[in-house]
Amino acid sequence: MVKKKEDTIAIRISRALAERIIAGEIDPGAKLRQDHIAEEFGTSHVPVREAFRRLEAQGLAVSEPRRGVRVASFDLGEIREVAEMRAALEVLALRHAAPHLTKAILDEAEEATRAADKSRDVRSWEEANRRFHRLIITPCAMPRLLATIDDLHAASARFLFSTWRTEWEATTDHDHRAILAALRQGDIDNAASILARHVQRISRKPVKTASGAVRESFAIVG
Amino acid sequence: MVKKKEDTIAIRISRALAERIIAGEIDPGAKLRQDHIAEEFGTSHVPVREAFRRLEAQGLAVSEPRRGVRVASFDLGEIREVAEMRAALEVLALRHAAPHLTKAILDEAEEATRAADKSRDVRSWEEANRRFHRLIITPCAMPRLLATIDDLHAASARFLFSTWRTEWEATTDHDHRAILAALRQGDIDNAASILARHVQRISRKPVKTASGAVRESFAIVG
DNA sequence: AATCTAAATTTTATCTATAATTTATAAACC
DNA sequence: GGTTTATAAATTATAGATAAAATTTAGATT
Repeated sequence: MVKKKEDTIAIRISRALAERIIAGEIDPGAKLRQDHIAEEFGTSHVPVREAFRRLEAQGLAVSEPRRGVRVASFDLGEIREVAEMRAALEVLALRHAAPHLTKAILDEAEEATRAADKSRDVRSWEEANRRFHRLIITPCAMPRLLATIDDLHAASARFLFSTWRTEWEATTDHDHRAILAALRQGDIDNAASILARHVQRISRKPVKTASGAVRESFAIVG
Repeated sequence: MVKKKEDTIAIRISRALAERIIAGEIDPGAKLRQDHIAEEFGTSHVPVREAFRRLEAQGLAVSEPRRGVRVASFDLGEIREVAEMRAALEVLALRHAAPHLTKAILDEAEEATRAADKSRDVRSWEEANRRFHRLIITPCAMPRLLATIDDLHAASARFLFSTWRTEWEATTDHDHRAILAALRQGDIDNAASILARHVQRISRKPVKTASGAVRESFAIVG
């Protein structure tokens, strides 16, 4: 969380708010009041409004003219949507990245997989998982595609944290290893098809709501 | 071009600028100066800055902190990128939309194809073409996916107008008809694969530059 | 003539103040 | 009691002023 000196206040605020929304510190549907946020950050509300526009673009907030901005809410349908978009776009990125993947990159991706497997909490698992996915697709050198995928990963992380806010059980990620094995053999089709299935894997877990009732919660775990 | 009363000034400005950028009225790389634009629209620069953030999100402008905003420039690589992203995402959308496509929708799409074929200028061809694509995928009911595709269509239109600014020769769109035929037969796989090839068709045309030299210009024509 | 430096100008980013709208509250009415 | 209707409070959106950077211009120096 480096706050570069060159960054504008609006950018810093949007990053800070994005983190909170992803971490689930602000509930879906909650109102974001520009004056309150401005006061908290010790600024005027003008840069706050610009930060809102950035969050909107990432799909983390929704805004209605003159009626304010609220944290984007989500349901199972949107989780599926994000999973399918990720599958389509990450496969596309992987196919372009594959010819440029080096042994060094694949080794680093394997290291990320090990880090994910031994993570004791969701946050570090998510970080390692994202590192894996990013490593194998970045060499595609398609900036617009990568930016879109980044936003989808932010949404995924949000779903994940909302479901596994506290507890997390370590598992061995067989998919990641299978993808790496296929890539090492040069079998791109196989790697792509495992990846597609992998990011569409949606896991469910019973979660207690504030009222004491138990509902099913869902998240992308790939 | 309805300017809804409910819309905020920032939204109106971003729409107006987006149109100009897509139409090629402002050159790629040109600086967008907030005070000048504010003066032109008779406002202060605060809503102009918000409009800039929206354009940035659509990929129509790029901004560097404290150094201003400029119209996004593009090259053949980015055109290919947009084409491939469209192929991946429109196919995904079509697969989800297909079960909900009615005869009425397909008839309307066929009408859009006819309108495209008899268009005498790029603008109306683009409008009809976009209508076709939108009609067959909208029933997927995946708002995030559709929003992303819309931004890609805006980019496509920009490439198109930059190449065929003036002249345009009417052609018969066999792909659209083949897609509709496949959909009417319920052959979704076939429709999807024609669509994927269709939106990746990039056409080239020699274009005279300001200095008198002739360069090749490219655009997505699907 | 080319290049470096310093002042002048332009432009971006932010703040404070104000207008316009929406939301919340309370009184009046059926 | 519940529903309107007015009034007050909070909130969003914009304007105008100011500070901070970047860019340009002009002059000095080599």
